Amino acid sequence: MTDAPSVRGSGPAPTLDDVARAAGVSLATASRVLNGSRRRVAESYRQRVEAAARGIGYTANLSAQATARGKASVIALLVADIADPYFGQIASGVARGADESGLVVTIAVTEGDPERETRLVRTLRGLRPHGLILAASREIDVAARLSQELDAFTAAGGRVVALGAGAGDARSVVIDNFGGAQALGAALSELGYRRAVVLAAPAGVRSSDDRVAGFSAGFASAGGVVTQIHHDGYTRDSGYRSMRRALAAGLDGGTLVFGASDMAAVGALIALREAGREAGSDVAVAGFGDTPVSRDVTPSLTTVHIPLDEVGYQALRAAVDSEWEPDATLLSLEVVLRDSTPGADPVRVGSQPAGPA
Amino acid sequence: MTDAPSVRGSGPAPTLDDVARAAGVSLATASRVLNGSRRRVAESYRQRVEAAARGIGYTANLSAQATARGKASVIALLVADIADPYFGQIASGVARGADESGLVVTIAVTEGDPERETRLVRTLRGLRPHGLILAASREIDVAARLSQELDAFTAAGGRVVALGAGAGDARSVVIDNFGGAQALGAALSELGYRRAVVLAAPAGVRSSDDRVAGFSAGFASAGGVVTQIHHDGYTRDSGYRSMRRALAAGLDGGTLVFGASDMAAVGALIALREAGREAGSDVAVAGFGDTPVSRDVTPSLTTVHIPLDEVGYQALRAAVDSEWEPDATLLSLEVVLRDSTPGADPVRVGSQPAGPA
DNA sequence: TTGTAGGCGTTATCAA
DNA sequence: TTGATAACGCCTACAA
Repeated sequence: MTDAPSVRGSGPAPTLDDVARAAGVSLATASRVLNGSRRRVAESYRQRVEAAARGIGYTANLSAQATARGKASVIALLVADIADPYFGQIASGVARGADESGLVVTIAVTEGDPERETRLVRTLRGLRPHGLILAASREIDVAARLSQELDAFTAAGGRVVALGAGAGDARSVVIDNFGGAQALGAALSELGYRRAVVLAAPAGVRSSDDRVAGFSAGFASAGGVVTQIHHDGYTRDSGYRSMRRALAAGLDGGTLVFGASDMAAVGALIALREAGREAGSDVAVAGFGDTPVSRDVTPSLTTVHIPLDEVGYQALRAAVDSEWEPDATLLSLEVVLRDSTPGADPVRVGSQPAGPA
Repeated sequence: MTDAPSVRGSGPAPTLDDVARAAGVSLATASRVLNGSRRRVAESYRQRVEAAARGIGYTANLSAQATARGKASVIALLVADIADPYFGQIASGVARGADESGLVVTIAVTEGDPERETRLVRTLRGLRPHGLILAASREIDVAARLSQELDAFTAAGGRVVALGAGAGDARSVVIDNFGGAQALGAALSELGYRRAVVLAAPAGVRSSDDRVAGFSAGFASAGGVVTQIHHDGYTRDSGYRSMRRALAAGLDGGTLVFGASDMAAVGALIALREAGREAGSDVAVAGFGDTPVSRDVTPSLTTVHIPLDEVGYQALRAAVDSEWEPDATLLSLEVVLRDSTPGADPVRVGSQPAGPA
């Protein structure tokens, strides 16, 4: 009776052994009711154990569980920059899914540095996590040394999920940039726009190329035509620069400006305002991404919503589910019509081709 | 020779035992060179072990280390919403500091639900992390059941860091809302503004009260006077509403509008534009927070920069450092002058009272 | 300096 | 159904 665990919250964390002793059962039994799989313990024992656990404030030692099981209840998430809402939203979806599955999320920040990324994967691998979700960059690129680490991880029974495009035998979750842009183009041409200028990232940037191609296709569907394409970047500054060039090249009233990213569209907004052109009436503007700024800007920006939260959630499912359908992971996007492209009341249009209407 | 670990990346993760065998040394020696504290191993052995480890692709099993040591190399971070850039920036600072200290960051999302928060702390406690950083809400409020968990954690040797205000014996990192707002008020009154309208959150919200008081004090320092205070909220909608009320009450040209949050200031901007008042010339506007939107809006917003990344970093330090100076944790803020308050070139002014100038 | 062996908190196998 | 007991992978006195 001397070394019985005392009141809750006094000394070192109580162990399963403490619980077993307090409940007057064996370690094994305590383990079974508290963590073990299916119920195979007499109800009376079960209750005694649960009461004891509650009484002394027992919390399972996850590390010990992990060593014993050979696998930790952890999902490792690699992002380039967690302060960036882009990755933040993804992380949010991952966290939501992880919680559902009783997993804990461990996060590492690569800062866009491949060396660092490799080192971090190495470290995270040490956690023996269930899965490893790579969201380290917006444009996928798996270096050789990194893929070695990843192979080692999968070989050891871990699961790798890559966002954006598959890397080796990794599962992946991708966004339908083409389809989303296509839906946007179609919606706007149906709104009556006939000429468009596109502000894109440099050719070769996969997502940008897809968006440009999708938009062009959709815009053409109802008779629209793209008159200029400027390749510069996804940032506000690049959008600003491209817009200036477009203005210099001559821009008719009623033209639509499509920025392949929201920030580029915001830059265009600024350049237009400086040039004395009225965005939203004289010239229409649309972006891509539906980032928070698209709501805050004046006029509010028509754009394409990317369900980043869902991307994260699906990534987690891909990391956890044993059966997994690759089809479900081409996430469709949604058009969001706002004030910057007048012509109809604000609405949301599905990313499926809008059909005749 | 039959069960020697083969080439890298084939089977289950290699163990320290594998390394020791491959290097022809004892488990203990391998442990010492790979993980153990200070160098006490012969150079030749050290090299053999390191070569072997590299050769078979060994990665320390963090869980096993944690069970053996009784403490995991983990920092647990609790946030309300990781998709919110506010928490994202904090998380970023935490991650940076953690990496410096060889720690891994495990994150949990409370969604602002106290029940959930308590449950998550319980789970995270099971990791036996070095420290637990609570950034679960913007306004601190530690419920009873939660604080019980926290006490248990500290009793077991963990360290709790609360952001915003101390909870029990927890260390804490706080932001100098008063000082930052004071510096802003002083800078703007020195720019020549004489009348100000304040758009604040409801009285009782600590940060808002501090900002209002600080601003009033600073603004008065050079002869400015606050003519109206509207209490509503931190959101854009509340800022919009408050601004409408202020306009209805009558607003002289040359007046300064201080939104106690950037979003409130953005709402004010919109209300002003709708009312045909020219923000940035007829009426000046300032916000608080220096969130990304403050740059993207037109005119760009004068505001007070909150170093959230630094908040996270300091929180990590508080969780890790054994000696710790409470003084260092009142983080000072920085005034950022932009186009919405014309009168000088854009500059940054330190948060220290500006002194005679 | 190196190795042996016991222990960390759990899980899981196998008798009882 | 229960309870000893051997792993799990690593750390660390203690001994050599």
